[in-house]
Amino acid sequence: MARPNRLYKRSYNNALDLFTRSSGTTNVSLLARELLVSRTTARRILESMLADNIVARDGASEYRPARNIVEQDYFPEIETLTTGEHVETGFLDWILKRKIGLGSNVNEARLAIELGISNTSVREFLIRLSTFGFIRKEPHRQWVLNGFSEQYASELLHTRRLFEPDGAARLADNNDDPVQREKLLELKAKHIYLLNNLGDELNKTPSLDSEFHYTINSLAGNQLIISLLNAISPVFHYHYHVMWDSEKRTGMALSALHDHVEIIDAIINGDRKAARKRMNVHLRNAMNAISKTF
Amino acid sequence: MARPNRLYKRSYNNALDLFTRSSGTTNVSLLARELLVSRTTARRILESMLADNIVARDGASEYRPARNIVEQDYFPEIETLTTGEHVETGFLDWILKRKIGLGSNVNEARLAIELGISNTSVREFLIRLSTFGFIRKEPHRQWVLNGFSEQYASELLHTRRLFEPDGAARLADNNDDPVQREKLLELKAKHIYLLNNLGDELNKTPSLDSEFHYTINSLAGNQLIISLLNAISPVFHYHYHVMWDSEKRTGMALSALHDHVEIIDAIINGDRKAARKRMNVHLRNAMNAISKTF
DNA sequence: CAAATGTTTTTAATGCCTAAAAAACAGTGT
DNA sequence: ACACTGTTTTTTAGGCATTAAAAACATTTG
Repeated sequence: MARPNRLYKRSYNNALDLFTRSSGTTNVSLLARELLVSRTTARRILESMLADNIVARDGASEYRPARNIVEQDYFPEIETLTTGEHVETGFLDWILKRKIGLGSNVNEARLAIELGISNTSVREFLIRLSTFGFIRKEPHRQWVLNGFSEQYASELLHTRRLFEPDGAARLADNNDDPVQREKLLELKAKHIYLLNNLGDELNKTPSLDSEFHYTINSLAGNQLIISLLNAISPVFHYHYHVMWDSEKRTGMALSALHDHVEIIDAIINGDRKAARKRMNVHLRNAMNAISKTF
Repeated sequence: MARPNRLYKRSYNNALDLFTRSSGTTNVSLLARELLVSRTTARRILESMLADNIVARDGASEYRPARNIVEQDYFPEIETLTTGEHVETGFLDWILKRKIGLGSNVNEARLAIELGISNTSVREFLIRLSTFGFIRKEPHRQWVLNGFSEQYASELLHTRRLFEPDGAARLADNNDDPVQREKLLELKAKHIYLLNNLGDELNKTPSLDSEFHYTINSLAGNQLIISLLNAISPVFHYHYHVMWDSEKRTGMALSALHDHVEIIDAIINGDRKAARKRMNVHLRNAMNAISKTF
């Protein structure tokens, strides 16, 4: 009937994490600041934790952890996703599972029911996807899954090659910035981890790929490219899943991740030339890979 | 309360136009085909026209015009716009009239009330605009008007310079295609007309500008650029109105329109080199003009 | 049998409403 | 003056309901 309290649930889980890590006391305002939510939400969290004996009151307005936190205290993750996140992953699973091919119709209401999300949210999502023609509709007619032509993919990669190598070079020049360095090291660590666990977690490659490019572009201030990549990211995921069989996928993931690590290293070492060049090569590889899928 | 019947009203008006032009008889199916709507809608139109004595029944299912059509028979145009069109123009007027500056908050509900449109529609529109950062929001927080940074504008124009001059050159190579030729001549005629009537119709420049670039890119198959331009078109209109005072505006319009005509001529004459070069210069001019507005 | 109409079913557009969450306001204690 | 809490008001998120319009189906008519 009404709006679900997803933020409350997600923040409740986050608060549990906080209490697990540190055992100091807190109060409503402090918690609100830590969780980046309003006091209204922070108060609800502390009140219900008090009822569940997770925290106890300490004087007038201080709260302290009262018992060990167990798995069951957490809300299930699915209840904490925004509808946006939910519909994005759900939609791709849906078209993949049902093998909805290019050119098929997509029914708003049915999709909403299957994903357990209201039709309004589904609609907003489809509208966003339609900006770039992945899906298209005429007024009063159904949505049609359009895919993404080779021409389109190549234009997109051309554009990226115009900006990203340059961005990487600029970051290399700026390699003494500590914030930037921190972020890049963190990013590199994620890559190393994934490379060591590629067998189990191959399917995390696309999102790490997005994260890599997002980070680079965001540090370099390439706003347009970020918008493009955001708008299109579900489409990439789609291509990744549909078009590539598992064997090729491993190979591509490996080489992409290695490219990323090399680029990060070049930036950290302040080698602008290498950074530019490796990014350029990386995008060219991507271009070749994609053009093979058409 | 419920969904408004805008399509019906628009189609009703279109049907009136049809009857004004030709006085033959028609029937539900034929009218549906002519208006590109379903028979359901066509039938509603003929039924209500019958009630208003605009048409009369001729035998079992033929309808013929029964009286002269007057101005009052038409539905007011505003009732025939889709909410999308309505909100797009309305929103820009709104921020311009109220002089909502960059960085101000935009209130969804209030905007909806002032435009006389439901909040859902307003939200969808804002989401679309936010794809490219014209307006931005954090979850659960207000919308903030972002405008459009210089960096962003320059990235956009860089991208266009990568594709549009090339597209123009390709069209020049293809200058014996009759369909293309036809379209370009039509486009040129519109430019000539506007150049001769710039005093009265200066404000038509932005939409002719859009049309010019849309036509070129569409003939050249530059899908990505078209998507970008579509997504951003309200932003351009905004800039045009806010940033330029009337005097400069005339100068800029003049030079832009002249550029366009030159490009069209080069294409029609099959002069690929000139087409490429002039498009390049045109976009460079645009870049300079825009960077002055920041 | 082709092309229309009439009827029924399905789907989309979009207004509206309610609870969640934020923001504003007002104290209160230190 | 500050940093907190409690309360009230405003705003957003998003589910839902209702009608417009399309599509499917069935029937009639020339």
